[in-house]
Amino acid sequence: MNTPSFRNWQSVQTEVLRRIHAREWAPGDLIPNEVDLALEFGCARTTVNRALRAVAESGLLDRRRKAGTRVAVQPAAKATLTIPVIRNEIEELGKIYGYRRVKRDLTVPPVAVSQLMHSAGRPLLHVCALHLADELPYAFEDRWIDPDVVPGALKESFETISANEWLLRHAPYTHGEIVFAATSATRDEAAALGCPETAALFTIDRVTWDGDAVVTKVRLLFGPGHKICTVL
Amino acid sequence: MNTPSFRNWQSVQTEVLRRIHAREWAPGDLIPNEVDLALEFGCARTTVNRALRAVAESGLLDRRRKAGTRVAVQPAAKATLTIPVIRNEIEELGKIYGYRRVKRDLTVPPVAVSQLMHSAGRPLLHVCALHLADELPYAFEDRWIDPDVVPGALKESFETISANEWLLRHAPYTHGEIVFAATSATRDEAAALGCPETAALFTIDRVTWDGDAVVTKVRLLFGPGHKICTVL
DNA sequence: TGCGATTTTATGTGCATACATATTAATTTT
DNA sequence: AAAATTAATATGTATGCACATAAAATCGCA
Repeated sequence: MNTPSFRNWQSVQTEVLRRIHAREWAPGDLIPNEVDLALEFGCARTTVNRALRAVAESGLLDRRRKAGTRVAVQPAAKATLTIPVIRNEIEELGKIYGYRRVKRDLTVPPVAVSQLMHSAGRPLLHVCALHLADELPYAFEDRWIDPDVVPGALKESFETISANEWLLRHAPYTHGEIVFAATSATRDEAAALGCPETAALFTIDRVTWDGDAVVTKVRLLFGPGHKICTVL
Repeated sequence: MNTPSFRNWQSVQTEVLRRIHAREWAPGDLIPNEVDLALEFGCARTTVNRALRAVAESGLLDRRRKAGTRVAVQPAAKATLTIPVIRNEIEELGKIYGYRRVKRDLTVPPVAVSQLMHSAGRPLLHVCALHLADELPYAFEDRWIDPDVVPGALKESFETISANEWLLRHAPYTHGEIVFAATSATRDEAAALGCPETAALFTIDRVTWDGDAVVTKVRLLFGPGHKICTVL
């Protein structure tokens, strides 16, 4: 009945998680070191290491060299959100994706945007569009693109392909930033999304960089009722 | 000038990311296999594997046995949100954390809750509280706890310690679910948070399970202007 | 006693090797 | 020609070993 033999890192991970959840290893506890665990589980230290690393990545364990591994006291839940391209998001709901370009201008942006994108007085490409699910408004996209950083964008009308998808395919980038928030719909936004004014909208603000240069800044406004789910 | 020598997996990862971002390996492209890359980078296959695995986890690479590794066409951005305990969140902002319990009842919950928590007619512990940052309302917590699953909760008044923290320390759980959304403040919520009625509130709904049993269900309402940030 | 230098220790990582597994490609059989 | 079998191949992972690194614990000396 002994030696259940944990031969692969997944089963070690499962056992470690079990012990944590069952409070056999309580929050704050120092757990045995890798060598001892390897001995107990009957596998190599590498295998234990792999498992513990995985659990630590999920935030349930704190590991420090020499100090050892302990169960996190307040495991700041790490939720991994996958933010798909809107088309995919809609199609995965089993709905028909629709796209309508609302605006495409080369204009000098408001100060907040020009400051963020380091465009001092220079005109940027402003593209607004509506994403539809089964003909109904799903999300409103308000985007600024720097033509100096993405020259090809000037040749594109964005009438049939969303800037969302076009940029993914054509604009290199190095990193980005995402901000989630809730905002009240302005009159224009309410009109575009077909919802009452001051409705609570879920918004995603995203800035994408290529080195020092800001490639694009986009605000996505989702209609009332929109949810983003994830498991722990 | 050759052989920049990539001796550790992080530097291999950096180089791989560079190639992807620079479009040397374009979206959809099949990249060289691990053995070849190891040869090129002058390191062991294990090292390349570790690097590619890490990049694949971030969603930028698709890997399949025998089929090889290719650059993701539409890299559904994976944003890892760390949702800290509210106290920590506030203290990390450099503000003073405050806590005020608003309610603690053992009552039969509304249908939606009783259904979710499988409590058919049975009373559950209902705890409402306000989290303050520098004396100002920061978030409103509306929580239901199943006393059959967490017996200890009945003895706790939650007057000085938030259910948030108490449960983390005392209630084992196996998994959970998080939903983000934007909702309009009801009159009560607006009053509690000190914001105008129908203000857009960022909400986090969380359900925590221990095996089949629902441990707790909580709704967190954040005041206007609340943001959740993450990098890509 | 106080404090800097040294040792100890647990994790972090690299490497060579072997084998496992999934999947495609090729080959043989029907 | 279609189906079933077999081979080839890229990734997945286990193992033993060595050494790196961070940080705690200890020692030594003033």
